Amino acid sequence: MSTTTEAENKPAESARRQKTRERLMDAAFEVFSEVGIHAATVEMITERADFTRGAFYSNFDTKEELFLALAERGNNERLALLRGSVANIDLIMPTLVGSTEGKLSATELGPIVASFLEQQGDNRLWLLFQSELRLLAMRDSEVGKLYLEQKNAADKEFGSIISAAFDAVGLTPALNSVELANVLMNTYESALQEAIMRGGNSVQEAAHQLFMQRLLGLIGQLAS
Amino acid sequence: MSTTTEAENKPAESARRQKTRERLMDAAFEVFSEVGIHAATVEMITERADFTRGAFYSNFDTKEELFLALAERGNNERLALLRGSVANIDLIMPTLVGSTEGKLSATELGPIVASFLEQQGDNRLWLLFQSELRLLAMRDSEVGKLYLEQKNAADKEFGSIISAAFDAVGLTPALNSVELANVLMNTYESALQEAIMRGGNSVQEAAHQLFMQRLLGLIGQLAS
DNA sequence: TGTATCGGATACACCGGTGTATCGAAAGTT
DNA sequence: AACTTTCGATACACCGGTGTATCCGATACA
Repeated sequence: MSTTTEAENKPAESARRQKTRERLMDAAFEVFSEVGIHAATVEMITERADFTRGAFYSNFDTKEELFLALAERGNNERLALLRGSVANIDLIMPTLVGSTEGKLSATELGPIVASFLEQQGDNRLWLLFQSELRLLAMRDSEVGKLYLEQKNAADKEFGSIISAAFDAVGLTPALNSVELANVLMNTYESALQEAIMRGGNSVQEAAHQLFMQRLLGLIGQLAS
Repeated sequence: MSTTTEAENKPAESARRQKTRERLMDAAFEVFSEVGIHAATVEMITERADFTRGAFYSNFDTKEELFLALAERGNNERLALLRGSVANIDLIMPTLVGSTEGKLSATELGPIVASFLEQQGDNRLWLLFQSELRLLAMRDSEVGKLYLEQKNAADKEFGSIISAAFDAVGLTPALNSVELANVLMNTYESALQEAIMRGGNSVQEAAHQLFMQRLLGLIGQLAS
């Protein structure tokens, strides 16, 4: 009766089913990112996953449900990544910083911050998806609540990482860590946006360039 | 034959037609903002403007065309507003600052910055529309190019205003004005976003609170 | 290996939105 | 005031996407 019992007795959901769900979600993430929730059709999704619409309706009730499931999954992955890096932080930090002993100038902090913000797989698709989600969150208060919770968690996590990084480098940020995280995230997103719009082959690199340029200006000011 | 001739002979476009175009655009702005480009139907728009679909197809070819026309109009209005304030800047500045003589602390700068960012009509609808446009701009390189041009112009305009404001208060920002404008815009938008998601009756005020709170932290760091 | 169940494919009826072709009324012209 | 033109309303044919009802093959289990 209880969910735990059920999860133990049966394989929760036949491995097969779980696999197709996974494939559908992967496909959906791409499609949603590329064309948006509304323009996306169930068929586009199933087609990309090499299924027919039958598979979809067997696994999900509505497109929106799938979208939300995706939002949650994405957030979890993202959080896990951050948590992973916070675990390795003293491993990463010396590597990036290493050579120079003693206090480090703001210049060395840039790459560290960037490395955390750029660690997702395809940032381009991710930003598109995220933007779509945000829009939905602004229009639907239910989704809005969810979004804010997720964002808050992410900001806190990222904030603590960044604080640690500042610390390791001998700088002390003046803003509290969550707001600091916010500012940095915003500048990164805005750089990525611009890079996407400019087009060209390597969006990732272009975004990196833009971001670093702005970041270095900021960092000098964000800490003392 | 030439457009100027045509514009002089006929009233360019019968005043009547122009009026319905205007009404359609006003309605479209609301609808697009509320439900997004894709979810918006031609009928929703015409209905809100008290027309039938006939009117629409007589004035525009596609929904997208209308959307882009709207984007341009919005940007122009916004620029005009900014230009207007830059004209009045020495009129506004003393009013806001007035009382205290000599150098002003960062605290006094907050309301000034805020006043410029909050001068649009309905910021809520505006942000929604803007987000929609941005998304489109990331997906369609044509639109992207246009968007970047507009944004650049706006940033420059806003940047010069802000620089002047910092100046008037006796602070000198360390970032160049365009990047400064960017950071401030981003923080404002992010505050507005959050306020929208939180819901409640007065989104504008909530956004203002959030923004000021973050802004004050920032300003101290953005200038010396 | 035979049988039951599960999961995805296929087929179909339905609906909402689009765009066009036609019409009629109001505004402009002489 | 007749007549012409312009503009928006109405009607219709069409299409794409949805969701459901049914079917069939694969997988699991005895």
